Amino acid sequence: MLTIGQLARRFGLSRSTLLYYDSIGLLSPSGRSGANYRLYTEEDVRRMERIDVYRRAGLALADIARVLDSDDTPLAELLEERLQSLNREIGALREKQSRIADLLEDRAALRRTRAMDKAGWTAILRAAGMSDAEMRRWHVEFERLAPEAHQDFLESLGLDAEEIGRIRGWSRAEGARG
Amino acid sequence: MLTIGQLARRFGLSRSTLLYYDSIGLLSPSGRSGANYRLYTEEDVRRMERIDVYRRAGLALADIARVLDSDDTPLAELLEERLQSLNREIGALREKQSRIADLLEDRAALRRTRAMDKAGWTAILRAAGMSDAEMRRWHVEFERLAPEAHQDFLESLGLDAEEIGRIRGWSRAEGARG
DNA sequence: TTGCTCCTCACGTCACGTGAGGTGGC
DNA sequence: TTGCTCCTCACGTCACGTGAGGTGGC
Repeated sequence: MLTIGQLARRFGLSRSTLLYYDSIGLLSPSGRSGANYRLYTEEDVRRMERIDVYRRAGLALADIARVLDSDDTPLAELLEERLQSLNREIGALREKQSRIADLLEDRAALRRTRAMDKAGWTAILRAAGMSDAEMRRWHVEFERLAPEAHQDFLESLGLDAEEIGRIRGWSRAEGARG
Repeated sequence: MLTIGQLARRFGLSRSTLLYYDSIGLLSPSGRSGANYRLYTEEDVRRMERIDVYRRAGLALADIARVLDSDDTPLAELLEERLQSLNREIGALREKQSRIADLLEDRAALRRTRAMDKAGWTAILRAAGMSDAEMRRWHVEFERLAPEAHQDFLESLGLDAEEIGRIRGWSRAEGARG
């Protein structure tokens, strides 16, 4: 039997978080002490463990409740959808970073973002001794082994849709011939 | 003189957004019509244009107001801080994606994330004909030309801090010798 | 008269954080 | 008695979205 503070510490959460989970019915303690303290049982702890897993995956608390309380909730679908929405959110944040970089017009600041641009990337490959032919082969293999990651990678370099289409196009064509 | 609906359409915003900006004093129309309609002047539109720039960069509305209304607000500092906090937010979202990928234990799903892992990356480089020695040179140049992006790149492959430290360590050492 | 745009409250959102004022246990 | 943990409201957060109930212009 754990008090609310003990349970909070065990999961690295605040007490107000657990009070909130109780208020919305996501995790209510199974018992109360004489002084009306919330008492969490081992079973409550196991429920909290499951909540924690999905919380870290970024599911909404309402969805977590559905997953825990009804057997026929399509968990995989929920997770795949969240994966997509996380991609969109990351894209939106990257867009904001790019706007800030524009405003700063500052190469030093650009280096502190997560973004590499095309010029920087090819400079590194070339400095490492990679030839143009080897770079083309590299695109071909990237396209063959991980086409969606290839798309994402090219987007991350800030290329427009047309150029990405061209690169992936000849990558597939050379891959088919090879 | 634009009405609130016209101004909203011009900036692709909703009317309630502009009502909210008026209510917090961020953008109040300079005039009212006989029927008490809000009327936005050309000067109001120019203010809205500046708001829009900073909004797209992800600044908080309170910060935007400070930038517009006081001359001595350190804009560059605000932008740099926001760049950092965006990095942290993106990192947190990536962490959630990684948790979901764990839960799905599904390679197909992993390919739909933005993440490449170490094995996938080296497989592509090797398939493109890159030797071990060339891969080492590539790390050396990456470290020399863009050390922070190198760190981010290694993190994005899911390597732990120790392995990243090792790789960057010998990259710097070989770079110094070369 | 009909549709459209506008007006002003007021309340909801999501996952908590922060008091305020008070009680129980060592 | 002192500190600590606990309790229950109630309100704040951030940037809006959504009615409800009503008015003005073509």
